[in-house]
Amino acid sequence: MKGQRGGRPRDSRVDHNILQATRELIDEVGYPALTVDQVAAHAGVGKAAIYRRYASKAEMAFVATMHEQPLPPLAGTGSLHGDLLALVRTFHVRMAAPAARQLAPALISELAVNPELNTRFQDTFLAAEQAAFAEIIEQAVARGELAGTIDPAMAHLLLLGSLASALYILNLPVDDPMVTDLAAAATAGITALADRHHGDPGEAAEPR
Amino acid sequence: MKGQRGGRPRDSRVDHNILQATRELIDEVGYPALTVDQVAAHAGVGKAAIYRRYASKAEMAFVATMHEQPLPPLAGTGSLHGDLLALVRTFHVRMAAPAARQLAPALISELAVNPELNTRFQDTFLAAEQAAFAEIIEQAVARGELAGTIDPAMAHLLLLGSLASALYILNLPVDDPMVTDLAAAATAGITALADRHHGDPGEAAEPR
Amino acid sequence: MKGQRGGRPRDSRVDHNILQATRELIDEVGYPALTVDQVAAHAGVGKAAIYRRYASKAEMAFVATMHEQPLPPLAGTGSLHGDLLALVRTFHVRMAAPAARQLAPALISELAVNPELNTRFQDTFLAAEQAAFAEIIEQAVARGELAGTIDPAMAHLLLLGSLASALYILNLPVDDPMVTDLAAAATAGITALADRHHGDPGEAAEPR
Amino acid sequence: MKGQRGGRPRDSRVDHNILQATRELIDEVGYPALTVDQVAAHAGVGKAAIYRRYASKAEMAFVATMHEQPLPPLAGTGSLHGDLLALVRTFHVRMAAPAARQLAPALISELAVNPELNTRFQDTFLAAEQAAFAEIIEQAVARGELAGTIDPAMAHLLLLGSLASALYILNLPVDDPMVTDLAAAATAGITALADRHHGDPGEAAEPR
DNA sequence: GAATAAACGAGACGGTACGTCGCGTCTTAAG
DNA sequence: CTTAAGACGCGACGTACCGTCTCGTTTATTC
Repeated sequence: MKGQRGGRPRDSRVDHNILQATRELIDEVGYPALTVDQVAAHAGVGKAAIYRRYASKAEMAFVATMHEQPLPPLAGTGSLHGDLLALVRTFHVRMAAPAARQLAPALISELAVNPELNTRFQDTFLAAEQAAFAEIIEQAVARGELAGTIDPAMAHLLLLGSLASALYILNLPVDDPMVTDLAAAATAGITALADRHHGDPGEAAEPR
Repeated sequence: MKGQRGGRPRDSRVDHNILQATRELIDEVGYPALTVDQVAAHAGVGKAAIYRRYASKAEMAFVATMHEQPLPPLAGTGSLHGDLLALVRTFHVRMAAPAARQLAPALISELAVNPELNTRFQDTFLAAEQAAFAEIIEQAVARGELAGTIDPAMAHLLLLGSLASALYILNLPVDDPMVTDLAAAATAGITALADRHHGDPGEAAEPR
Repeated sequence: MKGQRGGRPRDSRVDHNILQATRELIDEVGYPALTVDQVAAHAGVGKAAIYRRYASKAEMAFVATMHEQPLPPLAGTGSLHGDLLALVRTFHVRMAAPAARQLAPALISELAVNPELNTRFQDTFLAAEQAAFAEIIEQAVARGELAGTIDPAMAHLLLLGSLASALYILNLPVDDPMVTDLAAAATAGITALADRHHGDPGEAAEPR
Repeated sequence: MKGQRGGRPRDSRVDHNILQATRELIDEVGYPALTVDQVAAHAGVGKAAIYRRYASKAEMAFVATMHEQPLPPLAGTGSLHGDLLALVRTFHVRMAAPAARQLAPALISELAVNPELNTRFQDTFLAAEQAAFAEIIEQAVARGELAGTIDPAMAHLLLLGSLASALYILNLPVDDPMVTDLAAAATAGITALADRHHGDPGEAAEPR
């Protein structure tokens, strides 16, 4: 390994202080007004210590706010719709928090421009979310609720993609009835796709 | 009127050159690397001429790339699913174009921060899109395909929100089969919500 | 010329404020502790306005403190020694001032590294000083005090080079008796060189 | 002794490597562009090993390039002028070397700011130089060439101060004829001052 | 036609954050 | 206690871009 032969090791207090200061300042002033100098000063840390760890302000903020926030355990309500509703409610609380609403749009523009950060986002945050969908779908298949399986990424997209668009692109207020509707629509959509991929040829899904 | 008492009128060649240069430069270097000075130089125009027309770089880029691109006429395929599929295919072509993929993430972060631009975005671009959904839903209700009506904004969100997330947040490649799946899922979701709001208790076709 | 076709002209108040602020801050904190941000803030000016005018902090300080400070008229005492003594006393006052003692060493290290600045220094400041020596020598020759002429640059070096070394390299205190000695020695040296270049072969200047 | 109570003794190869690397790098990139990290890497040494020996980058460079270069034995030509000429020629070779021309200006600015280094410079390097002048003057007095004695520091200043100014402040090329002139002028100046301090009224060696 | 008034190209302006760099110090593990 | 490696706090640097502001000039409309 490279990091261990000689040399002063990274000080974990510095790691912690940087992330803590980042979180506090995002809460106080919002992401766009966040400056690296501010973070350094508030954390009692030099700017070099920050840039030694993160390639940009955006990566720092991403790690501070989104990375390794463990998902809560799944509800296990016994039905696909119940599971999805519980899941989307959990995410809604998280995604609609003021800090997230400020950070997400900026992060989105950064992901488009910063491949390393995008990879990191895909591999950690997103993968954890999709794993939750995979488990819910698996259970529904086992229960016989779904005729076939379905790509968890598609399920994730149908439910949380719509929610993310509403929150971060359209900047709409999202209340609980709306979340409920999203869960219902996603359940129907997932069911339809599971039927379809199972062999049903009806492209146009014509009734009857 | 304000624009009419004396003075030299705006030069329409300037309008055109600004927008043209903006489009070309976004294609070349992407929105984030776009600078107003660059646009001015490339258009053979002073910066003041730009700021006389647009309040910010983001508004300029928005107008140059998204505004007043008239929606094509609806397909009128005779079924809800057919109409939605035609619509999402049209949008997919537009939204997945390189210029759009570069601009959209930056625009998203700007909308979150710039209320005037957000209002403008909602009132023009978004309203036109939702009107298309309203018409499709209306026709489906008239045909008896839908048990009740449904908020066009929700329909828009289910179909295009998912697509936008895939393209602009997750930066995924999106191919036609995926678009087809999205249309199928949205059709099912819209149908379920229409049933639900009409009074029918069968949420996700739950037994009992 | 380039500076006049179109464009907002440089604001002379900005020029003045920058130089004024530079002078004040050098007096307050000394040159080494001077920062460009300080100057910008104190002058009510953006940093870009400074860097548009000067390539570096050192050039700014040079222009602010040394450039175009007109030489006082020559004394015209009627003798070479008297003229040189008057001249060196004038320079001593100027060169031993605290601001000069702080700036000069830093400027010296900058001149060695910055050819543009060196050229500017040679052509303006130094040339004016040497012109004064040229005139004094010319008058001495006219009076018959000197057997031949002598390069003013050499005369300048003999008198002010020694003084500059004492002040800026050796950091010695220099009092008036010492200045007087320098003038006496320079007078003798100039006289000897004038004899020598006039044809006298006595390399070793052996007495009589 | 302090260096003797237990522990690992200093490695003399480290001393040598540091100074050697410093000299090589100054030759390559010049003093201002020299960094301590560079020296450490090039010498295969930690930065701490450098700062345990020298208080600053400037002191390190000073020791590496100027310190303990023993003066060559004096020429003993039998005349004041001959001795001074031999001396200045020796110094000229040394002072005009590329490494010296690069280091000196930076050292000058450091001496002005760093009293410890200045003291060290005065007590070692400068004192040795002035001792040489003292001996030359003493011999000249003994030979009867000088009417009285003269402060060796003043003699040093007249000859080498001028030379240093030419080389390090004015950045002039200095050739042998110019060195010869400096020696002649210094001889005349020293002679005049010796007369003057001896009681002779002839200020500028007024013609007898 | 002369006067008015706004738009024009050019580019300087204040402000602000960025990311880099170097210094001199400190902290490891190894010897 | 010294070593090599390298992280640390600090703080200045020079760059970049934004959106505004002045110039002197051009171009319609209104008297």
